[in-house]
Amino acid sequence: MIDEETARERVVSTADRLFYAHGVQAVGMDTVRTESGVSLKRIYALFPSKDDLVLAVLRRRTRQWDTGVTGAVSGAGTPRDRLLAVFDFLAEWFREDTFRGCAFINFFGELGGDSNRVAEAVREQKASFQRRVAELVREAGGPGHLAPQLVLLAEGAQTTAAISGEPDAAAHARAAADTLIRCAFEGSQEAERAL
Amino acid sequence: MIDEETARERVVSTADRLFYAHGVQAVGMDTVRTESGVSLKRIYALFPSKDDLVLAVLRRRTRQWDTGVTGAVSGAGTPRDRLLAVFDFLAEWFREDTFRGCAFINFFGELGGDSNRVAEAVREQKASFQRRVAELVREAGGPGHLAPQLVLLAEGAQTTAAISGEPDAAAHARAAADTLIRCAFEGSQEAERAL
DNA sequence: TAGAGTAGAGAACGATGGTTCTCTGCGCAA
DNA sequence: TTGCGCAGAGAACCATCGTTCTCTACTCTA
Repeated sequence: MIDEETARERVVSTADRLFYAHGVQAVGMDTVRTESGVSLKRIYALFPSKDDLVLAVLRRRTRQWDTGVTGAVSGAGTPRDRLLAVFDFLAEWFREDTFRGCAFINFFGELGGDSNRVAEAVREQKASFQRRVAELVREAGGPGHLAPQLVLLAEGAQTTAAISGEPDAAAHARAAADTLIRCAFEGSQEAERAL
Repeated sequence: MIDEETARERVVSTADRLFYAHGVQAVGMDTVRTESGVSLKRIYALFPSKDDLVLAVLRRRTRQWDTGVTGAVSGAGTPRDRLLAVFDFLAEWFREDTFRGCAFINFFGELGGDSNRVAEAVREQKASFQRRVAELVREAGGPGHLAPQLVLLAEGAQTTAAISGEPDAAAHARAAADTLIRCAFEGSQEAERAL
């Protein structure tokens, strides 16, 4: 018999793969059971309802996203490169052949209208990413309005890459981000000179 | 007995409202029937399957989007204002209290993994918007790389506004677009001077 | 070895899905 | 008026959903 943590991880990773590929409602719990190899009884002992499983998937994705961004950012040198590294991280992700957009956006569109728990989890993840980018902008000494603009580019790149199927949306977003960053710093330097 | 076109319009507009608010799979055909007042027999005579109804909803949204963009753009003066007008159009849309993101993105996330027809319809709408923006950029004399960047901002604004619930994503997108446009034109003027 | 307890497989259950069918009733031609 | 045809309401149908239950079999202790 397998360990509880192992069973939990198997169920969540299986559910993640299936929900992300086909949508949540298109995947039955029976399929999760078959593909994870964990019995329904065990699954329901770990996750009281499908909704809880969906939330567990979102929590897992949040952790993965955070460590991914951290890794990408930490590899970059200058503060401005650290901002651009976020878009390199996106580019890498978009090239995975299982890529099908941002799971948070997809789940929100499918379930957010009726499930407050899902909507709230998605909102929190997006807000957390926004805070992360704002912090990177602050560290680079950029103006406050830059962060939400860069976030829009990242979000747009995710949906565009998903729908078009072409990963070069990340390159467009990176180029646009580069322009915005450059202009923002010119602007703030001008502001400094004006003082 | 009501006209065929009237019945069709009633069914599609009802399905649009319900699918958009709750997601496609969360809404049964029986609810569409109840809320539209058109019998199931009639609905299935007009739309052979739920999938066809979903496609009809997408076609309707495509028409509305196109006329909306056309209206917004035609009200603006200079070619560069015409580009920015797209973001004013978004701002207006985001303030509607039924706003819940881009239906194409939502439907793609929910159904695009399994339904090629839906995925293709969404892809085509996004490609059409991209062509539209590219044409506006061309008319304004901007460089070719500007259009996909502006599109990313528009897409990002839609999902961000939907998830955060705050319509000011449109303002951020507009400001970023303004910066990108200004930089692009400075760049192309420099290029012209260099000739 | 005997027995208690637990895990797994999957049948069972009630609800609901998309889709079809039946039955009722109304309008209309002869 | 009579019979025909079609529209509408919703019951019916089968599959599948999320969830629970049962039964078998195995493990571990005394």
